[in-house]
Amino acid sequence: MDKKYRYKDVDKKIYEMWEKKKYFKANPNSKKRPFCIILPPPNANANLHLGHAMYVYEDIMIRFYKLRGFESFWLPGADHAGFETWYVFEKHLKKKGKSRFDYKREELFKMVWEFVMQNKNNMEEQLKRLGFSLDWERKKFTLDEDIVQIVYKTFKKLFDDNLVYRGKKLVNYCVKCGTSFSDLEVTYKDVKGKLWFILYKLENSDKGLVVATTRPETLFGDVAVAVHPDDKRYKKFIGKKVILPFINKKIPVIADEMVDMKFGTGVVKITPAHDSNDWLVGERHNLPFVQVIDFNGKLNEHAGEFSGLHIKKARPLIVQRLEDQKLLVKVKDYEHRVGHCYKCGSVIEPLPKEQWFIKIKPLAQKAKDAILKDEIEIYPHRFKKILLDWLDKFYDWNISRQIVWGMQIPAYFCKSQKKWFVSVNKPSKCLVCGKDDFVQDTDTFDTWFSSGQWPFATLQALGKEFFNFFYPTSVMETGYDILPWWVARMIMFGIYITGSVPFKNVYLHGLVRDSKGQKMSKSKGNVVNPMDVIDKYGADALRASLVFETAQGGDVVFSDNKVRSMRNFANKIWNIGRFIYLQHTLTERDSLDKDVVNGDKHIKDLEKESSKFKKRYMQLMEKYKFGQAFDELYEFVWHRVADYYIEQLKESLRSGNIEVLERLTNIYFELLKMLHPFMPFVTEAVWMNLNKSNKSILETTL
RNA sequence: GGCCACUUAGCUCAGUUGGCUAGAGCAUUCGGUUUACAUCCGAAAGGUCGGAGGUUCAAGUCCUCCAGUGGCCACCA
Repeated sequence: MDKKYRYKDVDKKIYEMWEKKKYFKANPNSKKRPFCIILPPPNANANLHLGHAMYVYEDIMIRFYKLRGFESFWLPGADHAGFETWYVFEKHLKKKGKSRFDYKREELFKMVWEFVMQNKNNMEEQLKRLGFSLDWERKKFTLDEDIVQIVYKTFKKLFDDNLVYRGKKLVNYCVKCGTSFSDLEVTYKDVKGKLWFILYKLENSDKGLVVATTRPETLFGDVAVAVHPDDKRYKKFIGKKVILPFINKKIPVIADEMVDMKFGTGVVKITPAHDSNDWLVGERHNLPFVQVIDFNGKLNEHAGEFSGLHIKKARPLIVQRLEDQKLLVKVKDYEHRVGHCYKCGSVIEPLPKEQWFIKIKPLAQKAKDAILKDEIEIYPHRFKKILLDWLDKFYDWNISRQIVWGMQIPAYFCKSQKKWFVSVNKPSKCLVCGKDDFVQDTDTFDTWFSSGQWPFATLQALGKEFFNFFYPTSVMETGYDILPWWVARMIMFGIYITGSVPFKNVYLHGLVRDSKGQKMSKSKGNVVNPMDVIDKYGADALRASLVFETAQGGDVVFSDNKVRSMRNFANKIWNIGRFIYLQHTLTERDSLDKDVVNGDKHIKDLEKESSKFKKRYMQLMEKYKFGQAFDELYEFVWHRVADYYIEQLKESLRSGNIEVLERLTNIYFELLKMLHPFMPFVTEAVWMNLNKSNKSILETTL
């Protein structure tokens, strides 16, 4: 055995050996108890980052339960990541001086497909370098035909059950990205803006009502002004009409309780087409809605002389003209929160658009019931409440996206009857009128609509025996940041389609931060490429550094220093093995009386302490306290076993006490098994060196 | 504004249903060693357990209040 562990020479060979011997290949007909994790499918549009390396927690569980005699199954996959990928792809197009408008839909789709396949292969190789014991023969991609079929079936069922509907509502629209989003994709930011006080004159009068607004450019879409019914200042104006500046349109003064008498002037302009609160007021008062901003962010024909102007340019002009006409009464600095596109950062426009919406409430209720009945355990426990809060806050979910990349929605419009129908397979004739005068919706699904079905979709796609044996899966392990996007939706869809929760446990890991506790981001320049770390210190060191000194679900403090000390630990493990190995090869021994050096006593103490420690380790592992289990393992292996016991036993070993050596070897094997989930390569390497049977550590049990 | 979590040694964390002088690793300082060891080993130092009050024979641990940190959500023209 070498003096040190040469990971660069052996890790790859070890992984290939594991794969060749099919240790990661799950058997759905096994007599063992199942243990299944579905890998959160990484986006197939970029290389892995440290966040992906956090899936090491899944590998720890998969390997641990495998050693415990379970039939472990870790299913790999990749996500087409609809809009995320689309965004990256459009940037690439832009670099080449092209845009999406230069291609036909089919061409675009094909181009993205090729782009994604390349990245997907790359990503899979990287997951292997991390040592992840994924069952590659069972990998799935969200755009695999069988997966798409299952997702389409879900949509059809939702449609038939009246849980999805086509509706024209205000949607979150990003005019730059050219698509609508769900409520979750909008991030609110504090914006320093202005509050403009504008005079709306009464009919045949120079006097009028002053409205306060942050968005003067929407005034063309005003259909009323509202005051509070109890507001004494304005009671007499209710029912009268005021005149919109520029276009001289008469709109009524109405009374509505949503108006806050204390805010601004107590008079609100009502623009149902561009504000969600106003939309509600419009519905209550049966007002028309007038869209004045189009999907390119420009004012349309309702804006009179300003039509065709982008709203950003129009606003100052409009304010100026109001001032000219002495209709601008006052301007006040005002800080408020404005929704922005989570991806490009543009201001999100609420625009009226016909889209597909899922009625969330009935689905969310069942998810809540399941969680309250503890059908799903969540680690750390504090996220249980957060998840329940989320389920309460979900409103109808807009799943239509105006992009090409993704699953085209299997909804068709009958032109003659003006009616929508849904069909899983492309229909040859209209299911409404029987003719062929129909078109498919050009929109695609929100990515989360398909990934929300991932646990049952993958297992169903693999076949009945997989679904029956492994569903519900054992653990869903993912970052806490996608709790509402993904976890909540998987629970809802899982219950809706299969009647059962999709997983029995949820383990949420934290964020990887740098040594100063800062989030890693490109702009801060503190991003670490996991592959570089592996090159430098080995995969085991990287893996261990993401677990060591980390509380359950806590953020990981990542530093070069920590990886280095984990590399040293790997070497320590190796060298204990080397020491034992050398003792076994020792041919000449002194003939010291073993009783003189207390070998028997020390080895007995060590055995006692080891079995006590193993119990402790098991408890921690079963309670999902992986960081702590590893911390204590580190301390025990290094500072108790190596520093203390082996030092005590040295004389006895040198004297030729074979029994002590055998007993020490057995204890070391136990330690290797406990270490293996965390540091699979070095433990396997040393195991193969020491174990004469030449069998993998994966063939043993813990 | 609402909700949640956290606050124990310089750093990262343990501390089980309240019970003997509060623990570990890393970092620090000192000493030793060339050993199985990309060095390693030993020792030391380091905490009024965020603050205040309460329950109790006994509180880092339970309760109340306060402060600070972090997170999530909402939001009003």
